[in-house]
Amino acid sequence: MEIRDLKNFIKVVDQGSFTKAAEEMYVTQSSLSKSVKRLEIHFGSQLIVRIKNNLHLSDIGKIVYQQGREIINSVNDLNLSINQTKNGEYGSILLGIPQLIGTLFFPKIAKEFYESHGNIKIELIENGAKKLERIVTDGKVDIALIVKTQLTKDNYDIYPFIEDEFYIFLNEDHPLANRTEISISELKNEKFIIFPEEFTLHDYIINTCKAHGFFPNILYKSSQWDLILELTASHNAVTLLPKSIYTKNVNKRIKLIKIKGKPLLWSLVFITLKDSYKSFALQSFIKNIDSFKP
Amino acid sequence: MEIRDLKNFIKVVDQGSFTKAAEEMYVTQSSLSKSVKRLEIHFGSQLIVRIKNNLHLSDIGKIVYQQGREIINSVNDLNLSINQTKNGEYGSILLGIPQLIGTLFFPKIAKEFYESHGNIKIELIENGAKKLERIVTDGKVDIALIVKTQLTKDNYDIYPFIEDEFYIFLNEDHPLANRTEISISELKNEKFIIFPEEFTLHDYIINTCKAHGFFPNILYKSSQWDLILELTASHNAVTLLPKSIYTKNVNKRIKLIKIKGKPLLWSLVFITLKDSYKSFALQSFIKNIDSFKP
DNA sequence: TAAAAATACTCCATAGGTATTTTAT
DNA sequence: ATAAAATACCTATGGAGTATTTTTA
Repeated sequence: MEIRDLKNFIKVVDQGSFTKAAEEMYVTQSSLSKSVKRLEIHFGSQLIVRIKNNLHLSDIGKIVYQQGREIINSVNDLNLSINQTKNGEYGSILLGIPQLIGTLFFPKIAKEFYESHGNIKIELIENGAKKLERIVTDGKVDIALIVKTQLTKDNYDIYPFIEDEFYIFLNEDHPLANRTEISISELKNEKFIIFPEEFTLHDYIINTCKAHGFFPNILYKSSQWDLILELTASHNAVTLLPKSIYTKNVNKRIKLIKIKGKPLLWSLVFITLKDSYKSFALQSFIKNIDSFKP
Repeated sequence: MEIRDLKNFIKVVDQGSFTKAAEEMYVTQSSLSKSVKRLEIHFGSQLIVRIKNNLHLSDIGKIVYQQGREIINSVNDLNLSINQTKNGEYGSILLGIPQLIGTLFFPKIAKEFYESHGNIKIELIENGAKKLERIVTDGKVDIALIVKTQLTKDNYDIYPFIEDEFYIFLNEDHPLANRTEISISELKNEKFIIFPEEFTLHDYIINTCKAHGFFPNILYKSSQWDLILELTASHNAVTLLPKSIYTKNVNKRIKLIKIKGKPLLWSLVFITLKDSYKSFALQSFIKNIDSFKP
């Protein structure tokens, strides 16, 4: 059975006339006539009974009309739901974010997106960069925020988010605190506070130091960037962190100083699986990435 | 949108496989593939997402699947309702019956039909023969029980019900009570109890008498056949009534005597408008007319 | 390599349009 | 005579099948 035939039949009944219904449905009267006849054959019974010059419904016709209206309503509801979803009025997104980044940027992302798309639910999945990359590949997460250089494969659609730069963070009492620029190699004898091994930033800092000819002297490891800063301040140590963390920092004794030479870039990007289906909620999210920037 | 496509899509999702679904739907896998694609084009969005080797639903796909199931259920309900109606399990009939006949035969008709078709409602419309014929013609009543000779037109389908004969009813004390046959002309000087003018039987009896050369001496008129019989008994009068009324009579003093010569036939038939649509309930009724006979 | 899904291609059914006929007032 | 519905006829779309290719495990 073709839904269009049902709609046509109902319109004919409502109008009490094939000709009038034909106008409203933008088809010819002939087409409507056949549409109804098709339904009559389909249901194996006359639906419309012509007595005198007006149309009546047969017993079967009454049933088809009444229950047919219900069906058409359901079909309309379906189309409505689809349009709402397409317009970004409803939906949900599985967003993967590393712990560090989550605390830094997710509040803003959530707030901005909620204000424009209040009925799209964002489910947060916090995980390390490697696992995030894997679950994006598996389609278990729709989109993930990740440091671009940490990507191991290239089958992703990449949406740039934040282009940041590592700075040297240290206490205002630190001997190097008045410098405008410090080169990495000058940190050779400093005490470092860094993230634990499971964080990609851990390896990143160590490798950076190695590239400058020394292995950093690590005093403490912490998975909380604010604790890292506190430790840095209280122990007159140093740490390397993205510049944007400074805006969140509440410790007034901390200063940040530019790295001399080639800057260490920290490029945060959203990734989705390349060529994968993107839900309309996800499309809305992607369109709004710019507004999530700090 | 074609309902079949929706059914196919749902089957594919339920089976998690085009090939398996194709077997269950008795179509080729190719056909199912195109069926789903058709829906995807119709709704303007991918419905099924292939990640790894199993099928997932897209956001739109989920909506179409869930609400589509509802639609299919409604369609199935519709088909069920139609089949129940076709099987005579549900329905209603507008039955026209003259007052006199109603009291005589309707109880049996209603009882018999109820026993075999308990969910078909019979709505009774009591009226005179002329009006009954008219509302059958107008389609305001599905079927009517009527005396065949009273029909004025011939555009009816006629279903014979009872072939009865007029007898002379009189008191056992009446001088003619011991006769086996009485000719109409012998009633010339008798007192008659008959139906009032608005009943076709009124004219019928008068015309019969006229045809035998006299105008009947009418003592009383009553619209109740049992009252007619009581009056006939208590006033030593006579009346002409269909023989079958005798079986309903409780007055033991009443006798009925055959009419000499050509019998006066009383042929009750059901009529429907010729070539009109007959509801399935009506068809069931017509099929069962034989069982309604006394 | 094997199984599943998608696609190319063909055929035929049929939906819808135009024009005409039938029907009813 | 007029208006509405049904039908005859035509065309073109497109649905289903077969066979083949593509994809993925």
